[in-house]
Amino acid sequence: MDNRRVADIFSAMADILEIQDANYHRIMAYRRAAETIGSLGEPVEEIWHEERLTSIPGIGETLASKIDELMRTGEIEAYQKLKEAVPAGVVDMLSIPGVGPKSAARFWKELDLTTVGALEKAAEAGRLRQLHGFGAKSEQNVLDGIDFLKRRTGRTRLGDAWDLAQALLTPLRELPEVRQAATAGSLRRMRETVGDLDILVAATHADPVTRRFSSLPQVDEILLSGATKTSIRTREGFQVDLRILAPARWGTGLQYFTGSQAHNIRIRSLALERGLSLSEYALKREDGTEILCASEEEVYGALGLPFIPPELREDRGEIEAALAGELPKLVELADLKGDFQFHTTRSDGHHTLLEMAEAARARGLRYALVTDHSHGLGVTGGVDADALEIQRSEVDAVNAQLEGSFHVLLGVEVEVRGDGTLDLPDEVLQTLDLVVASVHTGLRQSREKVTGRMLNAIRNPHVDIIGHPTGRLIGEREGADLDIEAVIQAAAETGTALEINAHPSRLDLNDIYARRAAAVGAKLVISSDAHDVTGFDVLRFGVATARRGWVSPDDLINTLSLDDLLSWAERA
DNA sequence: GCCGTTTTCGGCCCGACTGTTTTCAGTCG
Repeated sequence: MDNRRVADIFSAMADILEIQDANYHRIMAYRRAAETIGSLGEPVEEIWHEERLTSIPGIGETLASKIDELMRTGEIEAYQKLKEAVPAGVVDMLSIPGVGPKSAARFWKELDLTTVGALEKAAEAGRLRQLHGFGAKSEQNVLDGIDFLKRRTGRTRLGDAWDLAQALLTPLRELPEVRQAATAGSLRRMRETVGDLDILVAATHADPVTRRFSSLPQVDEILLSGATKTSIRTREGFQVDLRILAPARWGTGLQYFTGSQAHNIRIRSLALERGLSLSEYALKREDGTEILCASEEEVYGALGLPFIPPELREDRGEIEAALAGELPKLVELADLKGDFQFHTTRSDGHHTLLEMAEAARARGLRYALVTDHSHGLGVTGGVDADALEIQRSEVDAVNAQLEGSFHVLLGVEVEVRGDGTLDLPDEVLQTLDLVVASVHTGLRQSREKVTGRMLNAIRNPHVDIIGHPTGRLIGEREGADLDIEAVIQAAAETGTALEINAHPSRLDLNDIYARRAAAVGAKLVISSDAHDVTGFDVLRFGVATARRGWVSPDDLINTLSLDDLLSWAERA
C-alpha cells in the first residue's frame, strides 16, 4: 500500500464530494491530505504501523481512521459509497477544461448524461443550451474542451518548458514598456513537469505587451485576453498564461504567481493572522491602505518571514521552518565543484574525453568523473577491463594537457545485471577512482528481486554511487518497483551516494526521495549524465531537484574539493 | 475535515475572465 495509492483515493473522494456540492473546506481537507501524503518521503504504511498518522499535517482523527481502514482491509467503505453515488463518467467530466463540479452535476442530473462521450453527443445535438444559464457559446466551449482533452499530450518536461520560456521572454524583454519579465508558476518552482507556463511581466503600459505576446510566432490560439491577463495555446498544445502588473507591485505579483496554490493559501492565512490581506497587488491593512512590495523579500518580510526559495513553496513544511528560523541552506549551482557522470565516444557519447573535459571546465567545474557504460549493457563500444586500462592513460594525458586547471577522474557506469551481480569484476573496479552502478534492464522485475539487485550493488565496497536509482523516464515509463526506503537506508549505512540524475527526462532520485535520503544521512550526488558537450547544462535541473528536496551543500559529494573527494572515495 | 498567539467552535485566500442570469455564478490558478 504505497503513498501514491492513498493519495489517489483521497483525491478521488474530493472530486466526488465536489460534484455532490459538499462543504468546500471539507473537500479542501481531502485535497490537502492527498497532496501531503503524495509528497511524504516516508512510507505512510510505516507511519500507520507506528500510530503516528495524526502527526501528519492535515490528517486528523477522521482521515487517520480512513487510512487505518485502508491498511487493514484494503478498502475504505466511505469511498465505495461515494463511487456508488456518482457515476465515474461524471467525475471524468471534471478533466474537461471549463467544466467544473457544478456543470458536471447539472449535465448528469438535468440531462441524464453519465459519460464524456454522451456529453459530447449532447453538445453536438445542441442539447446543452436547454440548460438555464447555458448558451451556444458555453456549448461550444464544452466541445472545444473535450477536443482538447483528446489531443492533449499531458504535462511537459521541465527542460522543454524551460527552453520555451526563454524563447518567449526574450522578445517581451525588448519592449520599452517592460521593466521586468520572468517565469513564475511550477516552472519557477522547478517542478519536474509543467502543466501551464506562467509568464509575469512588470510594465508601465499593458497593451503593447499583450499585443506583442499575442502575436508571437509560437501562438496558435488565443484562449482569453483581458486587460492584464492573456492565455494562449502553442501549436504543441501548451498553454501559456501572461499576467501584466505595475512595477511597484512586482513582489506581490511574483509571489502570488509563483505559487504553489497550497503555499499561497497558507501565506495568505498567515497574513490574515497579522491583520493583513494579501493579494497579487498588495498587502492590505484592515483600514484598506496598501503596502506595495516591489520584491518578494518585502512580501515575506512584512509577514515576519525570511525569503522562502521558490523550490520550497509546496506547503511541505517550509512555512513552519521559516517561522522557526530553520529553513535549510539550499545548494546552489555555483556550489558544485564536480560532475559525476558523463560519457564519451568510447561508449554512447558524442565527444572525446578532452572535449568533454574542456566543456565541463568552461562551466566552472573543477573536476569530473568519466563514466562510460560497461560492455554488458550492449551499447556501442562499452568498456571492459582492457578498454578501461587504455582509458586510464587517456585520462592521464588529458590531465597533463589541462595542467591542473581541471581534473578528470576515471570511473565507469557499471551495469547491475539481472541477477544482481555487476558487469565488471571487483579486481577491475578497484583500479578506478570511483564507480557508478546503474540498473538499465530488468526494471519490471518483482519488487523483491529488483530491490535485492540494488541492495547488492550498494553493499559492494567498490561501488561509490548508484546511478538514476529508480530508472524512471518522465512521461515515458515508471521506475522500477523499488523498496526505496530500504535502498535509502542501505545507502546511508554503507556511505554509498545516491544520484540525482540531472537530465530532464530522469530527475532521478526525485525531490521527495532526495529529501528523505538527506534526512536519514545518506550522501547524494548530482550528475549531468552528459553525452555531449552541451550535456553539462542540465546540471541546473539537478540542482533544482536537490533544492526541492531541501538538500544542503553538505549533503552532496559534488561540493567537496578534489582532495576531500579522493579521501571520501577511500572511506571504509 | 482540520485546527488553535481567534484553542474544542467557527472559521477556513483572493482575484481575473467568461458567458449570460443585467448583477453574478462558475471556473481557474
